[in-house]
Amino acid sequence: MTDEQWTPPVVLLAVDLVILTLRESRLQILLVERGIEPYKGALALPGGFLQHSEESLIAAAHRELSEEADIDVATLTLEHLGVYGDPGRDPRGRVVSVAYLAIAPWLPEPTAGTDAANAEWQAVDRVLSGELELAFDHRRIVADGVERARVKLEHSALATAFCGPTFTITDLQEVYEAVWGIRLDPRNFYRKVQKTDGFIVAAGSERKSATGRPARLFKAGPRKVLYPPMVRPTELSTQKEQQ
Amino acid sequence: MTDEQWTPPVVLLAVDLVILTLRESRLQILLVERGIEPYKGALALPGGFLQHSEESLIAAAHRELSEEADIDVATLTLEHLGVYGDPGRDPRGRVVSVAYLAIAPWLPEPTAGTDAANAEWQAVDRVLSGELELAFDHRRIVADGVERARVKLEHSALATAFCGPTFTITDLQEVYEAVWGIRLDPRNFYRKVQKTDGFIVAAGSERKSATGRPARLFKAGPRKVLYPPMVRPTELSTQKEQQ
DNA sequence: CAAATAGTGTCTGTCAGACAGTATTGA
DNA sequence: TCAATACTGTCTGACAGACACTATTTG
Repeated sequence: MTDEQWTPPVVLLAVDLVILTLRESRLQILLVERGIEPYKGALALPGGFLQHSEESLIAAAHRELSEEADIDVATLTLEHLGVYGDPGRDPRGRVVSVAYLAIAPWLPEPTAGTDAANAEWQAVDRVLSGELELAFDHRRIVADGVERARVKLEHSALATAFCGPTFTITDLQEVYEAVWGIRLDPRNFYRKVQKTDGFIVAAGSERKSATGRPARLFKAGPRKVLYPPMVRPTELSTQKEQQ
Repeated sequence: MTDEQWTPPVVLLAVDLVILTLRESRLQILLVERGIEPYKGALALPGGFLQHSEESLIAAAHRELSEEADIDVATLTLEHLGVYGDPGRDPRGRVVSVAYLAIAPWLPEPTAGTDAANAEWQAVDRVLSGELELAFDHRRIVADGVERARVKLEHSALATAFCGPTFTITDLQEVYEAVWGIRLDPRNFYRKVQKTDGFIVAAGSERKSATGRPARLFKAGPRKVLYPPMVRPTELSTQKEQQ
């Protein structure tokens, strides 16, 4: 805190949303086509400025989500992801953006005739690889969000949030495979997930597949923090050194 | 984004700093006594407003750190901790605060005759227990920072940052015990830390204690991300008795 | 010698990876 | 019957917790 004569700098506060879902066994992200400058016509994360002084950050995030993507807010849990506030990241001035992450089992196609008409799902791979260009520093935000999701999958029951209300163990395995980007042994996965107490509970019925033995259905259990965690095999070979 | 006539709300952007260190085998945090209203005279985290529009958040954090605590910035690594921006958290208006976390091996007493004269170290326990009252929502920020430090201790070589340039394995164990708030078996800790490749390397000399066999000295190894991680014992990991 | 701290060896239970084998369906 | 998917049993190696034991110092 400095002296009384000093006046604070003008800062614009925005929220950006990383909305992930699983479609066609691939991790996908919700993007919008920008309708105004800067970066008009480019793809970007849903988001926007805080609307008024009394609006909380999370409320702004929820508002943008329903405005731009026509998504039922109640079904999603938004989690703080990070702050992106470097000077120069936005040509309109000093914009500090707070990013939120949400993960959902299933989300509808963008609805024509609404603000969300220009929203679309894209495979996360295409963003991370650079095949799709994003406005501002949004690619970096996406990368942070995906890494967060991968870590959360290990230590929380998040994976069930990607599934519907009931699911088979194979469904759940496909979530891990899609988010982690690797293949898992179905037999070992089956045992592991069954013995992680409170992770999933039997739903009592079965689902027939096109061919083969019907699979038992499960639903999400009460446990939100997994012990022991689901370990991501890629860590075994990771020799990265970073701070 | 809304129409062109709309003007963005005024938001004040601040940084707050959670500076942790180990003193007398206890986890301690740097606090300052506020010199101005609101909460004049109360204890608070070091921090303050962004000074001008072109100042980056991390630069503001570094500036506050040197102004308020007279700490050499180069020795510390600041890490983004979170954003605290609820309306009403500051009576002066809408203040959004970005919190940073730093962890240091050893830090000097606050220097008299500087801006840092009213800075002081306090045991984290006393803050978390509510014995010490903090201004604003700073107790919550401290809790988040301590939990972050505990998790980082598991997966990174952070613990060596709490020690001096060389240390014994018992020194390192005391770091884990202080931050995690639990006791560890010294024999198992010894083996575990030795076989985590790249975590610590022998420094070649020994340190005599008041009594007992001298201990070998080590220094931080090249590895920053630990595999396998140091696992924090959980109440859930208690050994099951025979059925 | 005792007391104290440093460091080693080893048993045991748990668990992940590998993979052979069994169960149940539709065609 | 076969093909496909769902599930079970079991071996093995790695590792954490427990703890007896040895090593080296001061007093």
